[in-house]
Amino acid sequence: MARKRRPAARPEEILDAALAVFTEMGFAGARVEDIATRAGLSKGAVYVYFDSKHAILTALVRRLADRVIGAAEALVEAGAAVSAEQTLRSLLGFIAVQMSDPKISAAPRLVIAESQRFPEIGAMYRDVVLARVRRLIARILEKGIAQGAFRDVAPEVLLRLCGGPIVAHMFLTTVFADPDAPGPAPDVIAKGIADMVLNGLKVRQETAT
Amino acid sequence: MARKRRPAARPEEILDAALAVFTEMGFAGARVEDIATRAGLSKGAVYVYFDSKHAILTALVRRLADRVIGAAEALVEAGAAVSAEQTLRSLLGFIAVQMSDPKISAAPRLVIAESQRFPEIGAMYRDVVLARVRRLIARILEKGIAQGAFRDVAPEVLLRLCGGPIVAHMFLTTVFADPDAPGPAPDVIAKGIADMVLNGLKVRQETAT
DNA sequence: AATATTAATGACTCATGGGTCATTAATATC
DNA sequence: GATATTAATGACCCATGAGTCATTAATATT
Repeated sequence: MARKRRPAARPEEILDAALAVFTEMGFAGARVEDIATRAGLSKGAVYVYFDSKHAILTALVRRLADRVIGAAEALVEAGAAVSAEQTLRSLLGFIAVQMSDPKISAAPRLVIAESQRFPEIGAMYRDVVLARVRRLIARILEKGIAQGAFRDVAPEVLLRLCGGPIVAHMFLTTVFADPDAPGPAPDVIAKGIADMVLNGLKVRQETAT
Repeated sequence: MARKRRPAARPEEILDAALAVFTEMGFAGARVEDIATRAGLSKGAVYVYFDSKHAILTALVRRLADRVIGAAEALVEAGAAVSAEQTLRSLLGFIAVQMSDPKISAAPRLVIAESQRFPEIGAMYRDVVLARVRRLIARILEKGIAQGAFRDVAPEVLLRLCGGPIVAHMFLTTVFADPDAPGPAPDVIAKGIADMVLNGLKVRQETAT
């Protein structure tokens, strides 16, 4: 076989290939050789760069999550000027749109699937990703309460109320997708969720601040 | 080996054993022999009652989901007399408590984990379980709107807003549980979620119906 | 008691795929 | 151009575990 020597580029290429293969076949269904072939390498070469199949998964999840969370943090940072409500709306919209991309939602899906067998990966996701999400939510909430715009709810509740619907939407459009009944577009859902998170379900006389 | 012949009881026993083993090791990590041993049988006997490892999983998920959904339907049925808000609160509380039991949340977790490789199981869950949840939510919503108590939101949005936080809570207390920082109790979370789903996050002058 | 039926066994087959390593080919160094 | 270094190969090993099936033991039937 023809050989190329480009060590610097390899890890990224392998992770790209791994994302594609994992997304198609799931972690258990993916063969390391599939990943290697897709990356234009032999199986042995993969083991030059990663210790095990799981090390590939871990690195992949880290990379995927880091990108999205980094962007989300920048977005909240940039929202320092505007109202807490507006920041929360943009954040929800951003995450909802991101998570509607199967290439990106693959990360949490893989983590959830594999953490049964390998709890470390669940712990890693919690410490690396969820901790940062918690911080974002807490910051927006504090600001909103300080401004008198938000009720004083527990951050853990708000985390579940904001993250949950997005995760639910992600599952409903990937794992539980019905080819015959396509669901609503992500931005429509994002707006619907944001409206409800902010205004609630009950009918009221509009006398908000 | 000593042998007992009790064909009628076997399938249930195998499913009980399968739940325990799947919960501990995940689907891929579980061996059919583990399940057999736990059920007090040999591996061969399992194949008398189930065609494959996957058939066991499918039957198990069906059974688990059916119980919970059946109870939820009864609860909504019983709530015909009370207000839509009250029915929604009971339903959220019931599901949240149920889903905080790892033996029960194992069903959706397994489905999500395996449907990457075996899309049929995702489709089954959608058609058998989620369809019924959709119907419950739609019924409560219609009633609430008819009574003038609820805003006229899309059922798909309400489904995500009610189901999502519960699912999120379930993941946060199973897959992403932090042994050092135990989360809030399920009923506390359920109430917090219900309050927010109904009232929203924004501060308002209380002038509700 | 003899015979038929079927629940249950457990040793077996066989495909699979993760991981290894001696070898080879491409680059770097002198 | 010779030598050293290391990226990459691919044949190989080996544990694993799903599923099979001839056999055996427990009940049912006569």
